[in-house]
Amino acid sequence: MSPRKSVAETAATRDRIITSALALATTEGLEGLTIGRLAVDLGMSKAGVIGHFGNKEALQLAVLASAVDRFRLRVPARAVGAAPGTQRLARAFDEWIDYMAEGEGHGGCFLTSVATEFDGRPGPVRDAVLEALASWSTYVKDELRAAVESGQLPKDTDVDQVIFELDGVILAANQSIQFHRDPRAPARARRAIARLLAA
Amino acid sequence: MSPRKSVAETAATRDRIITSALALATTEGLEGLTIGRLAVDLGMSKAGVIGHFGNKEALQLAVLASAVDRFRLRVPARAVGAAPGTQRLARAFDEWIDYMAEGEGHGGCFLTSVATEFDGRPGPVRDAVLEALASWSTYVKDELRAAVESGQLPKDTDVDQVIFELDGVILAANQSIQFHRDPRAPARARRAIARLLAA
DNA sequence: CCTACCGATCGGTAGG
DNA sequence: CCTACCGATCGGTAGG
Repeated sequence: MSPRKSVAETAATRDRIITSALALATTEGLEGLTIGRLAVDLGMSKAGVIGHFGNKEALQLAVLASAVDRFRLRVPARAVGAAPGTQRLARAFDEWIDYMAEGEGHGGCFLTSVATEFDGRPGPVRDAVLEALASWSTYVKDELRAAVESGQLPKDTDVDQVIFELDGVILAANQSIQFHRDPRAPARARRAIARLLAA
Repeated sequence: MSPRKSVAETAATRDRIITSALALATTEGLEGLTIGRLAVDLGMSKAGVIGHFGNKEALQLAVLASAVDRFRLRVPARAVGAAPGTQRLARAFDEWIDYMAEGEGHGGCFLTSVATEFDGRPGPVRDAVLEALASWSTYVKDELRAAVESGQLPKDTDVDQVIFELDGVILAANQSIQFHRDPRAPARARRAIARLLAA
């Protein structure tokens, strides 16, 4: 009377699907991701794949949530040891740049791609991207405020302007790495970040 | 014995198709663009639409070429009157920011989207995007060099670094406008550009 | 987790 | 520029 698969096995399969889907969505986009292609890649039936999620949109949301989790574990989590303010931010951006340079289609770049892909498509996926980006902005804003309060940055710093420009550097790094495959991109990004975080 | 359509009428139809395709590709992506949907939007048959181009990839390339043309007519062409160097660049970026802020899915933003969409898909479309971006970079580089030579910018200016950061500002503006619909984005972008072009 | 199937749509062609 | 059609694939469901 035991079930065909244990709870742990089911969760492992779900993880395998998400990992494969994330890789596929990195090249094809989250909308270009298809259940049939995913099933072939995994050696499963379409019904077996989609059964874990219900429908394509739920799968998209699960892939996105997984990418956000990986990003948080890789970037902000590694910066917790640094002192609040500019040091913690410098560390976080450094980690992000490493993360982008390292793999082909890991988390951070993926979020950027999905933001572009869904900027004209209202719905739950767009909302989830918006929430992830807002969460990152809040993180940066809190650290910038701490930097201003502790005197690391001038009192009259336009925090939102700095966030805007930091964001631009990340987007430029992403494009340089993903599209142009320019090996000098990480160094350029680090230089720009350093200047924005200098007093 | 006269043909069913004159050469001029055929060209006009082709233009209508491209305009409609550009609008569709702005929300759906250049790959998400479908001949069937386009035919419905235009009140034509699928064969009537695709007959003008041959196949979908040729249509994608035509849409891209059209977007690049519009961009050139709108941005660099309007800056020719300004003095070479920082003034011309300031004017060009100003026009670009206006262009982004103005419409929903006009040229400049479109190029950025397509660059993201095709960063993992080698082929003629990616090559065409690469060429368009390279052409813009060359334009900026020439003006920056002129600015350095004429003393508008310091002799030790790292021109490629400035290009990288200018690119970041445009990408941040694009994301702020297209995704976040933030009305403060143009002002933020102009401020960042002004700082990068100041001696 | 599978097989077998559904209606809809895909890109594209033949022929006029 | 149209009608009529092709094989392939889409997301998803029924039933086990």
